[in-house]
Amino acid sequence: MVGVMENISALKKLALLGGIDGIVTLSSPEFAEHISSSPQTASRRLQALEQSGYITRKIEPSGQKVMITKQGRKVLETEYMEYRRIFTRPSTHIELTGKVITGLGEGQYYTTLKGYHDQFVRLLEFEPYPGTLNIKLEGESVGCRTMLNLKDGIIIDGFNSKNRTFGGGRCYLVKLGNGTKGAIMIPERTHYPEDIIEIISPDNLREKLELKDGSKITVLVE
Amino acid sequence: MVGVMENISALKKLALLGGIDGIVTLSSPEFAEHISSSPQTASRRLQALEQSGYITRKIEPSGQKVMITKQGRKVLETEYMEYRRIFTRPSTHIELTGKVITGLGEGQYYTTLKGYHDQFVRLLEFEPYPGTLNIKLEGESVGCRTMLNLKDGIIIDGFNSKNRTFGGGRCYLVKLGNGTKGAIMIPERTHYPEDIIEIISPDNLREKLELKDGSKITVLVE
DNA sequence: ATTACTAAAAGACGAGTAA
DNA sequence: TTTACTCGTCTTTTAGTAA
Repeated sequence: MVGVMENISALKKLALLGGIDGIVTLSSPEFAEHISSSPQTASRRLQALEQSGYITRKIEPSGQKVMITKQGRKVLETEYMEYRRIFTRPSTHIELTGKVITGLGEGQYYTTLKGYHDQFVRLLEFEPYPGTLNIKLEGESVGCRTMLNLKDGIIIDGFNSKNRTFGGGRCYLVKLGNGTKGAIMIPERTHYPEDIIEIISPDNLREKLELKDGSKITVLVE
Repeated sequence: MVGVMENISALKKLALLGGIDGIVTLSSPEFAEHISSSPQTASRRLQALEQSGYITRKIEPSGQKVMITKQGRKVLETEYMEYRRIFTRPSTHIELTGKVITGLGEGQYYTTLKGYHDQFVRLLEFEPYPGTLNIKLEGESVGCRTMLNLKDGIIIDGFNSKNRTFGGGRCYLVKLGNGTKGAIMIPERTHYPEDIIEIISPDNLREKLELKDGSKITVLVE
C-alpha cells in the first residue's frame, strides 16, 4: 500500500472538522478545499477511508454525512502518540489531574452488582467501596487520557442478567493521595465524554481525601 | 506538490529515531526498513527533506548523519498541535507545571542589563526582580511547552554592547500563585533543554511563594 | 448542484548501475 | 559497503463524463 499517509492526513482533517465527536457534513468539493486537492481526489479519499473502515458515510444528493469510526479514531490516536513521544520526555507514569464532580449515581449501582463486583475483587485485588469518584479532567490531562486507549488495561468482561446486558470495560490501577489505591474504570461503551474518568477504590475517597465537588485531584496511573 | 505527507511521515520517523535533539546516524537501507520502503525511496526521502530545509545532512561513505532543523521541527510541532487539538478540548489557558530548580545564575545578570531591562519594563509593564526562577517541567507540561512555540509572544529584541552580542527572545505573561504576575522568557538561541522555563517577575518568587528547589509550581499562561 | 466512473497525464516507485 | 542517478513500470491524479 502506498500513499497511506495522505489518507491519514485526510482523516485528521475530518477529525478537525468535527468528525471525531459527531457527524460532519460536507461535499467533495468542500473537502477538496480543505485538503488542497481536486474534488475527484477528495471523493476518492473519502471512498478509501470508508473502505479502510476509518469512517462511515451517508451519501445524500446535497453532500455527505461523515463520522469517524472507533478504528479511525485509533489510527489518529496512534499518530498523536507518536508525535507526543517526540516532544515529551518518556515518563514512566501517566498523571491525570482534574476536579471532582458529581456523577450520575450509576457508580454506586454497578460496583455492587455481583457480575462486576466479583471481577473487581479478583482482578483489582480490593473490595470496591460502593460508589465511584468522578473526575473531570483539566487541560493537558484531557490529551493524556487518550494515552490510556493505547495502554493495555485489566479487562472487565460484560455479562447478562435476566433483564439486560451489562457491557464490559477495562481498568487501570492508580494511586491517589496518601498512598490510597484505586482504579480507573473505562466502560467499553459509554456516553460519557472523554474528559471524565471514574475511579473505583476500596475507600470512600470523598471522605478519606476530604474531597468536595470542585476539589482538585491528581491520579497516578501505574 | 504531492506526497507531502509521506515526507512529513519520514521526518517524524527521523525525529523518533533521535534526530529531534541531536544527530542520528543511519544509511538509506537502514532508514528504508523504518519507513518500509526500498533504499532508493529512503534515499529520495532524505534528499527531499534536505531540499525542503527540514533536515541537514553530512553524507559519509559509511552512511549519513542527519539532524532536524528548526524549520523541520516547526513542521512536526504544527502536526503535533493539530492532533492535539483533536483530542483535547480547546482550553483558553496553557498550564505548565514543574519543579523549581537552581539555574546557572545568568538570570540575575541579564535582568539587570539595561538593554533587556528597559524592554521588560516597557513591554511587560513591570520592574523585573533581578533574577529568574527556573522551572523544570514535568510530564504533560513538557509537551504543552511546545505549544508556546506556536503562540505569538512579546518580542524582546537583541542588542549589541561594546564587547558582545545579546540575543533576542520572546516573553509570555503568566500568573503564578496568589495573583503573582510574571513572564516566561524564552531566548531565541538557547542551549537550555526544552523542558526548562525561566520566569521573570516583579517579585522575588522564591520568597513570596516560599519556594525551594524541588517545590512544585504551576504557571498559567495568559 | 452532487458522486463516481473512465482514460490520459503526471508522478512515484524499485531495479539496475555508476561512482 | 555506501549515495544517487536513469529508466521502465506501476500508481495516482486530474479532466471529462454519466447518472
